Amino acid sequence: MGRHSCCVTQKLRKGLWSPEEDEKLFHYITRYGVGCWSSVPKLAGLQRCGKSCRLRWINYLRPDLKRGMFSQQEEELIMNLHEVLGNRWAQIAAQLPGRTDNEIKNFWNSYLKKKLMKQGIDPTTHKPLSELAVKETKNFCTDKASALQPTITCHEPTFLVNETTCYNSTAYEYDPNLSYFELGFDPNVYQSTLPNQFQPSFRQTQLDINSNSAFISMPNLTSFDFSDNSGSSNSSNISNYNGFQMVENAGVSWENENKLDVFQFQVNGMIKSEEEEIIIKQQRQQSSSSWHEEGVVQQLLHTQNSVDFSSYPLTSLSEDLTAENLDFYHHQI
DNA sequence: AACGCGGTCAACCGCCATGCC
DNA sequence: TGGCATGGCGGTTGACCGCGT
Repeated sequence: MGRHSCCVTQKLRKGLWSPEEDEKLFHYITRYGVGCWSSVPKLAGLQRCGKSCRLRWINYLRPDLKRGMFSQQEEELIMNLHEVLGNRWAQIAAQLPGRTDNEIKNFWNSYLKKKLMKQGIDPTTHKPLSELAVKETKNFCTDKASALQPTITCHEPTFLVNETTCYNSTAYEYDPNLSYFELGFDPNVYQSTLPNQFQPSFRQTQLDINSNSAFISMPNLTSFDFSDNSGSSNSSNISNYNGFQMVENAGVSWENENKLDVFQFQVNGMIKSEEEEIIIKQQRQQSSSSWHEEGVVQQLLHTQNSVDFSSYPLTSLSEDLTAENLDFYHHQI
């Protein structure tokens, strides 16, 4: 097997993706889904090969990516899985929702591998290294390198999703006229640390892909349909508090790549049945310590500010997150 | 301030597997 | 059944960045 024909084709762009290209790809995939990757660039108006588009979507654009630092649990899981599976990154990634094989591979090579070597463990066999090897390893791994927890930069898609139509059935729709650049966002550091004048306006919505949650400023809508045409997914509503809405733990499973399935969907104040509520409360009590870490509630983007719920008492989040409380939190910022 | 070095990560390369004709 | 197109995967590369000198 030689190269793919798409790679041989002349005049195709290579290298880093521009925000405009991201917009085009995101727009196309969310609207039409993934059929044949080789036809995607042509239909989406991109001067890229299909393979490049696929990679860009999988590793960067798809909305269910977790991003950010790996948690201790994830780190341990990767270690354990690697011991069993070796460098089968795709299989390892399958056990870590929201993480890509590329991301895990990079994390392994840049951090975990060195950490194991420093501990005198052969990263390939996960067996103790010989004394000589340990000595060599210690010489190889400087204190600086091995003690380093990798700093992971969150590169976010450099465009915004139009809230009125995103998550619309099989696809999102987005407004290509809105971009972080136009809004004053540095796409590399766009998080809520930006000055107020550079925060998005009220009507703009951010897909919070740092977590499995989406917080959506949307004063006019009262419900949200997450279902796709396959009929296999759930449909849910969004709660509405004082002019903004939030979806909690709304994640998107892309197992079939072009299907938009919502998993573990919960909505504050709109839990459908008492039974569900009990189950959810039990789950929260069991995992309250990792609640935030799992990305369930990380960020609320509203008006011109964001709320970090990491300081909010998590176990009582469901009960206490009333409109009044949210109002209170907004007044705090 | 300029330079070099090392680390990180997005993207590419090349191979393999699979499905279709 | 063989050839081709395509998707998937792991290894590798190179641009970029931060830090130290």
